[in-house]
Amino acid sequence: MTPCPPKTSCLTCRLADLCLPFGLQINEIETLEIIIKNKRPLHLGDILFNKNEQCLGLFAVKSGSFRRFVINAEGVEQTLGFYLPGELIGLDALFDERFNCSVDALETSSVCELPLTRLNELCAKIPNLQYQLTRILSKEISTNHEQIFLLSNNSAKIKVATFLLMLSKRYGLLGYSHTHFNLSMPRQTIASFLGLSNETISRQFTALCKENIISVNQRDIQINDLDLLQAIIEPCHSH
Amino acid sequence: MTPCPPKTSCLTCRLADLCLPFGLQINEIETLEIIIKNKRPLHLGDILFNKNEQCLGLFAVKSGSFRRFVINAEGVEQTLGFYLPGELIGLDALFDERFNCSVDALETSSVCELPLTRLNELCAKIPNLQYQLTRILSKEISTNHEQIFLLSNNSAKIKVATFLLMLSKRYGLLGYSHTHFNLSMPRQTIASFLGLSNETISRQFTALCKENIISVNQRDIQINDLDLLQAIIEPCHSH
DNA sequence: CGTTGTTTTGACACTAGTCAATGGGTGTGG
DNA sequence: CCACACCCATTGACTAGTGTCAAAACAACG
Repeated sequence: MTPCPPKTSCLTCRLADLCLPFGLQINEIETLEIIIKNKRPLHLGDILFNKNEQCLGLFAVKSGSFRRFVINAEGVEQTLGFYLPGELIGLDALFDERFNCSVDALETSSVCELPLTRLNELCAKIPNLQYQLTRILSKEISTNHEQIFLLSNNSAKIKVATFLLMLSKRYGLLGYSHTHFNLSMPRQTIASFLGLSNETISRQFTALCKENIISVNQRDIQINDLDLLQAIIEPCHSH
Repeated sequence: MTPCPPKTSCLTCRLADLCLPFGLQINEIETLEIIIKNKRPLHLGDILFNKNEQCLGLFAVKSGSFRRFVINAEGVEQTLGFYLPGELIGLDALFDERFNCSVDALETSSVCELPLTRLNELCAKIPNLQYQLTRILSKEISTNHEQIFLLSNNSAKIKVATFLLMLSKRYGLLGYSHTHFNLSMPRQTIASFLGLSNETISRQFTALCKENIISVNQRDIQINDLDLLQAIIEPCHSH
């Protein structure tokens, strides 16, 4: 069995500026990290929580990646979003303290758990923490609006290009290469996320390769021409 | 010119329980309503704010209805959501105090404005208010997730049925009939919202009429069989 | 080295989009 | 009060883009 990981420290965590501690004083961060519960690492397919479970806390992604999904009446999984390191999971459950979606791990991953009651106590004491939580909630709404825009009215080509650019940007913010990364999910999951079939994802990847815009080797993605990729989504860009 | 409307009172507003005052003590509501600025009523097509404008405050819908949208590089409007009475507009702008979408009125409508600086001051003083704002933010994320689910993977028929059921539910919560209501937007706007063409909306309405599930007369919608409408979306329902 | 799951490719079907014409409702001006 | 114009909604004919199904290629794993 995996031993319980060592106690997390937000002070030394390189994700701190993307996560809840952003904007906090050192002594405030020290108070915050007291309430963080470490969880054993999860592996591919492990469920972090299921839809309709009671929400006892939020989760911050420490490493790896997660997938938000629901299962419909016919047993088909519908992927609704992805979580990368530094992002908070469970924000939609603060309303009634019940999870509205299921979340599982796309690879070996770890999270910090923030128990809700203690987080609420702390927010009352540390205005900066409350402020940062509000900002993160608002940012999540803004990100959702972008996703709604993407799904609303676009061709498969634009959806796939936007998906790649979204990952490029998010990996870039994490300090990784924004032109070379590994997909942590199968085609089927990308397809479900974009409202397409996995065959369409495959065909779009092939088409982008033939135009020399990207190179694909299984889950390994190399973006050869970021500008051309950007140009694909240009006509749908809002102002 | 329309005279400035009389000072709003949250204490007598029948929407208070759907809106920010929910869960507050009477004296807290009295403090809240001091900061509310009334705005002149807006009419069909009037812009509440434009994308990229600085966000100086949130808006609560008092009457009528609004539409969230963006305009793409080709000048085409993309509708992203609707706001009915009791709902808060601008929640996605708390992050960087800049609006990410434009909002206009679908009919003669009015809003209460909540200036951001004064709202923040008040949240710091009234924990219940902060708590309610957090709940509303979380609820908005949850609603967004439902919309993402709807757009992801569904047929025109399911989308249209879901749209009607969504309106039915929201009007019901407002105390109006949930089987008989007027659409405040043209087919084109519904189409854009659902990621369909206006012709498809028309055809789906016609099909539902032929099955006697609804009756449509211009913007007047009568739901004759709520169960059958619900049955249409059943196979895509998540659990 | 065989088994299994994933990805790719091809053939075909079907849903929804586009374009165009028609119909109906509303408002304005003669 | 009627005629006209305009906008919105509906309907039909056709098309294009994706989905579906099936088979083959490929990679990962035990």
